[in-house]
Amino acid sequence: MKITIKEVSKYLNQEVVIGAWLANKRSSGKIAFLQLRDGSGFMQGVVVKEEVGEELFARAKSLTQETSMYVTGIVKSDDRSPFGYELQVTNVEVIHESVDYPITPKAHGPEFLLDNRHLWLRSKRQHAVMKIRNEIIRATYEFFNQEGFVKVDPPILTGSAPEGTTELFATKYFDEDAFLSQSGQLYMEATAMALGKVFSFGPTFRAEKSKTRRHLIEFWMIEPEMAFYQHEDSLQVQEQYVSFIVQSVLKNCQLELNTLGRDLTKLEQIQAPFPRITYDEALKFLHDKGFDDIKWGDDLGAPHETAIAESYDKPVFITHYPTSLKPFYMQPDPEREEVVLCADLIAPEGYGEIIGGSERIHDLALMEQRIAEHGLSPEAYNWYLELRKYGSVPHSGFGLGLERTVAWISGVDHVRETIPFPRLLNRLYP
RNA sequence: UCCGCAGUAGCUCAGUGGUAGAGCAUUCGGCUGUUAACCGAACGGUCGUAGGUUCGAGUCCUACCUGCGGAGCCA
Repeated sequence: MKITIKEVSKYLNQEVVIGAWLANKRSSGKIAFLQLRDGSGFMQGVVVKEEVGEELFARAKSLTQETSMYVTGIVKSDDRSPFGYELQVTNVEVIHESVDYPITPKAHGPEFLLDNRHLWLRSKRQHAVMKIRNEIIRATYEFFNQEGFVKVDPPILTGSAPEGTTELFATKYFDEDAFLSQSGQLYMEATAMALGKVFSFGPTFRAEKSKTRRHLIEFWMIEPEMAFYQHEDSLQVQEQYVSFIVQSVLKNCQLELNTLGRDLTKLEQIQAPFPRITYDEALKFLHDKGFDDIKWGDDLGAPHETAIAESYDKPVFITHYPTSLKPFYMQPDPEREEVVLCADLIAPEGYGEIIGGSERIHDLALMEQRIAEHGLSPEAYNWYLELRKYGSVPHSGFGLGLERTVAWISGVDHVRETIPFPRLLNRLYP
C-alpha cells in the first residue's frame, strides 16, 4: 500500500510503502535511523540490522542525503518520536542516488541558502513556513467567501500608476510604455461598483531600493474593496480578517508552529477588536517616549512604528494621518480636512505595517482637484473618475501584505523566507 | 542613495605583522535508540579583486566588487 507520511496514523502496525527523500541519517553498528521526508511530512525510519539482514543494513547505512527512494516498513506508534510514529523499515528501493548535496545539517549563511533556494525549500523549517503561507491563503479565501466577497483579478500589466512612478517597473506593451502593477486598488474600486464586496490576491511589484527584513521587490497582496463601507466598517473587516487567519493557522498548523518554535500564547491573543490610536495620539505617545525629533506632518518611521506596536499585545491601527503624507485618493475626515480616513495596521513584535487602507474619495469634484494637486494626468485617470460620475457611493478598501503577515505569524525574522523564490534588490535567481 | 559590518577549505567560522587552522560535508573505520548523534583517521586553500606600506601581509593603508544589518520609502 503506497501512502504518504501525513496518512500513517491510519495504517498503524501495517506494512506500507512511502516515496521519500533522505533528509538526514544516523547510524551505529546495529541500528540506523533514516530521517525521511515526502513533502506531506517528516518521519523517522528505523533499520535494525538483525531484522533486515547484513545486505539491506549496509545499503541503508550508505544512503546519502536527499537520495530518493521507496521505503517499505511497518508503521509503529512511538513516544520517542516527536511526530508520534516511526517506520520499522523492511526494505529500501533507491530511485535516485543524490551525490554531494550542498545543504548540510550544520549552519549556513543567508547568501548560500538563497543561492540554493530551490533546495533550501526542502528543509523542515522552510517546509513549515510554506505550509503556514498556504494556510493563510486558504483561510483568506474562506473568510472572504463566507463574508460574501467575490474574488476578482486586477491586471498586472498597466498603463497608469496609482502612486508615483519612481518605484514602478517599466516595461513595453508592444509599442506603448507599460508598468507592472504595484497595486490593483483602482481596478478593485471599479469591480466593487459592479460586485459590491470584492477581494484580489496577486503579485505586486515595487522597484524600491529597500533592503530590510520587511521588503521584497515582488510580493503578494490581498486587496479587498467594499462598496457602501465607510472607514469604521472597513476597520472591522480588517480586524476580523486578521483574527481569522491567525486563529486558522493556530488550529491547522500546530506541527509547523512547533517546528518553528513559535510562541503560541502571543498568537492566541490575536482576537478582534484591535486597539486604535490616531496619528495625533501616536505623536503624543512618541514624544512621551523621548522621540523628540518627530513633529506633526512627519511620517512615522520604522522605529516609531515598532515603539508603538511594542506597547500592545495585538496589532494596532494608526488612523487619521495628515493628508499630505497619503495618496491622492483618500477621503478627508469631514470634521478635520487636514487628515484622511485611513489606517495602517502595525503587527506586534516589530514586524511592521501589514495593512494599509482607507476610505476612498467618492466626490467627483474633490477627486479631480486631488489629481490636479498631485500633478497627475486627468486623461490617464479618466476611467477612474467615471466611477465618481455614474452612481458614486462611499467605499473603502485595504491591502494586506502576505509575506509580512506570514513572517509575523510564523515568527521568522525576514520576509525572504516567506515566499518560495524571493525577489530581492540584487537577486533574480533562482 | 546614505550609515555600519563582513568576505580565509564545498559550507560555518577562528587566526589582530613571523610555518594556513577547527567543526560540518565527503571517504574509510568504530559504536544497539539516535534526534544539528557521537568517537578515530583521510581528503580538502589563488585568504574577494587590484595596487601600496614592510625584511616579511590573511592581518596595516587605498580603491573597487560582492554580501549582510539598518535608514529612507512602503505592504
